[in-house]
Amino acid sequence: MEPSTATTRERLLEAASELFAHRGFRGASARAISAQAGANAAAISYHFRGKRGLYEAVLTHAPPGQPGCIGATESVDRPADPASRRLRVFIHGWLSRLRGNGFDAWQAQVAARELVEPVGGLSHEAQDAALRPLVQLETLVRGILPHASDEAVRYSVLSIAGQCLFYFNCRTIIHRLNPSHRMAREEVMLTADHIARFSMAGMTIAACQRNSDDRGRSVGNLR
Amino acid sequence: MEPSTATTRERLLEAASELFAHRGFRGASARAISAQAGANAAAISYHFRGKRGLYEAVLTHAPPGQPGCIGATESVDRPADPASRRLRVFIHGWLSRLRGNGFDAWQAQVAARELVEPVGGLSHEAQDAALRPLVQLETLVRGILPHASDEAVRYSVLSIAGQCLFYFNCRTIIHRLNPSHRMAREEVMLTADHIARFSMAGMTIAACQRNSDDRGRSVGNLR
Amino acid sequence: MEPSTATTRERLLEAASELFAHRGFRGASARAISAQAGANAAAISYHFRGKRGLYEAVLTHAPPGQPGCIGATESVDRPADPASRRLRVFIHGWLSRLRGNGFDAWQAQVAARELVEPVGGLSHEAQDAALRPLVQLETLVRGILPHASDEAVRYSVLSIAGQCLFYFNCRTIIHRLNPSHRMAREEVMLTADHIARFSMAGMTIAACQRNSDDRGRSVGNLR
Amino acid sequence: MEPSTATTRERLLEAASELFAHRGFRGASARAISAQAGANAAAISYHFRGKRGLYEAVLTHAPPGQPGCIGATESVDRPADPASRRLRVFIHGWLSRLRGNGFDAWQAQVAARELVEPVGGLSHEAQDAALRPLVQLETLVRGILPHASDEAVRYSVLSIAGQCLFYFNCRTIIHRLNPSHRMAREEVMLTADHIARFSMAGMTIAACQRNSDDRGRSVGNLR
DNA sequence: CATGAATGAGCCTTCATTCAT
DNA sequence: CATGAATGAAGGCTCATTCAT
Repeated sequence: MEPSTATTRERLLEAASELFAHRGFRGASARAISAQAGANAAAISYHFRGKRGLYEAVLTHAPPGQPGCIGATESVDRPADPASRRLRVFIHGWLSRLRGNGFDAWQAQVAARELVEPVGGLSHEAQDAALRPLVQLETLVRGILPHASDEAVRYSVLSIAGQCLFYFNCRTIIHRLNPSHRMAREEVMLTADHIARFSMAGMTIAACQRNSDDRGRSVGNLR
Repeated sequence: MEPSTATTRERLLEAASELFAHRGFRGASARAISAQAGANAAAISYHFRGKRGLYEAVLTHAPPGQPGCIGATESVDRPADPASRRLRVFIHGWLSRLRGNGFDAWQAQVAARELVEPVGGLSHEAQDAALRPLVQLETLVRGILPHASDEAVRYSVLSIAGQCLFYFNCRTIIHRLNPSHRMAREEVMLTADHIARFSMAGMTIAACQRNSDDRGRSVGNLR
Repeated sequence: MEPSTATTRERLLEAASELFAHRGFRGASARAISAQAGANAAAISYHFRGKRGLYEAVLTHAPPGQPGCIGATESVDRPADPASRRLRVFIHGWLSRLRGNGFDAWQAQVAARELVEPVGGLSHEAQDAALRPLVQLETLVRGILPHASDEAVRYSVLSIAGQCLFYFNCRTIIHRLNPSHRMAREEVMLTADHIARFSMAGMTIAACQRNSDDRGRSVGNLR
Repeated sequence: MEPSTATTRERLLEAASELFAHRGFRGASARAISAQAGANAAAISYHFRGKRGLYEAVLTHAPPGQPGCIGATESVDRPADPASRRLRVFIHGWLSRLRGNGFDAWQAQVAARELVEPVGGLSHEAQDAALRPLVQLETLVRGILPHASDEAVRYSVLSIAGQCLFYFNCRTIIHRLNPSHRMAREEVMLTADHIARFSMAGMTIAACQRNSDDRGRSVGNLR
């Protein structure tokens, strides 16, 4: 419990990001956070006006010297690369954070949880921070499908995000499905490759089919 | 609702499935469940040996006269249909349950939450029940990719499941991304179509690429 | 901390009435009340839905077998006695409660505090219970001044109530003003006599003057 | 408000007097006071050795250039006026402060609260400051009843003070008793008139009766 | 002279569970 | 079978104060 060198505020942010990432908003008690930070429980209310304020701060905090935030990768802004490659880099970056350790990773994991199970009453800033990866994905997908409808782009964005976010939680699941499987260090890269390839094919092919489809009939045929 | 028609046990199961589906395991308090069931709070401990037992019961409960359980659809067992169509039917069925009401739907939603955020210490039976949709998906995908490696199949299963589960939670997200969007009644069918098309393309094309790829190089190039 | 013979609910009411009377709503902590009642702190929330509910229950509780409540004395309902005597009896009864011990007395003291420093958000029932002594006083004064205006009656009611309530708090004050003074057992009767005599004279004489007065001038002369 | 015009000490006094007057000692938090004063929370401990010291300072503070304090009015010191008129002027002055705004008014209101619900452990100086209005009243009443016993004078003092203090709190009460009543601007003067008239009659007549009464019998008859 | 930071104590409430009836 | 009563644990928060700067 040595206060170490960092500010209490910073230690609280660090501890909170880790515990929020691992246990969720409700599961991480303010007492546990302050204990892990080596601080008094009241310090959370003092510095962040309560547990929710701390949660928002974790979502919106940009470490000093780092330009972007949660899902920030340069890939989005380097249009020189081919679109498919930029998508793969983005996915790999996101997946790395969703599986990694350290403040950036935990922050991304908190944002991922926030997407799936939102905590009520957050500031718009915090909500936007959680949505940032999706917005960036939208830009990337729009670059890949320049002529697609907004709806088609949105569908693809959700498909890609769904895969990435699910892989965030799939450690447990894979282990249950195949207990003999050992999660390798390079697993993240293989997974990113898979999602990128899978999604590139899905987007491009499906977009063609969608355009030439008689949508009503296919839906009607379902039953 | 009607405190006399069904036994207390059944009313507790019904109320619990709904509240667990809507608010999750932690968010649904035992008091709220017993209140909604018109029963005493102690009834939960009495009938199910505690809140966790009730949760497990919701996951493993098979309504009388109904053969299967959570993800049970006939599509898996009717190999006459083309594989792609069976996949589409399965996805549509799952999505319908993830968006619907009634015990079956709530049960599926509880299972979905359990996949994404597992409650610790469940019985193997309950865990298996939550995993059933993934197992069924595995059978379907194996039918679509007869010659693929187990790993490739597992990847595809997770990709499809990720999309479906994310669409379960995406009402809020879509609304935030595009506040003007109104969720239509037929949305589920369109979404199922999209996921099926997207995933069929992803699976088939990606499988080819994966086979012919120099995997190491592509991963190495990533950084 | 023996639970004695009374219900936990009753013991809580008893302890709460005493502590609320002595320390006020804020000053009496829920912990202290439950401790004095020999009960668990959570029992308050269980039986009364929180501290405020307990406070309301103290105000509105009518002990079994007792017809009226807080300021209930028979004097109001026995129009056979001369009005002045009924007033004296009422004042004496009220003062006795404001100075005494036991549930009835503490209840009256809580109501007195509630008049002077209201606790926000109480039910109408509780508010009415606190006001009951004033309403009864109004009836008595109306009997004494049958032809006076409503305003004159209200003024007199407040004057009498003001005296009684202030005597409730004046133990400390008298002691400070005249430290040698010993508060005798018969003090309450003497005080009631004084207030009754003082107020009877004030009401009757002042009412005459008020009627024959040029009110505007007297007020104008004030400055 | 203007953080530079007055010293921090003075701004704290001003803010504290207002908040103590409106919310009482417990209800006014040190944070709220320092915030309203535009000062740091620690300033209270620094300047006044804690919240209680600030409270004492509010009670004992005499604004520079002003001779008297809380209940100070010239009426007490001008024996030329008839006693009844001096009483009326005193009552009006007190009531005006108990209903008004500004430091003097808030100070009087704090003193009034202190009479009704004393804060423990105050210095003698502060206690005396709160009692000053009663002492002044005693002088006035002694002038009106030159031959009465000390006890009779004290009784009358408490009766008058009780009325005045209760009118301080009666805004809420009157509103509850008679919701249609609108508190007029001139209400204070009318009320002062009433209390003065009521009390003059009470004092003079009651004093006669008291002298000629068989006290024991009347008290004995009470039950 | 003033402040931001930090603290320990205390507050009220909710929760899942247990027990006697 | 079912229930009302009761409980201990934990949770988030506010408060007045202290301390180093």
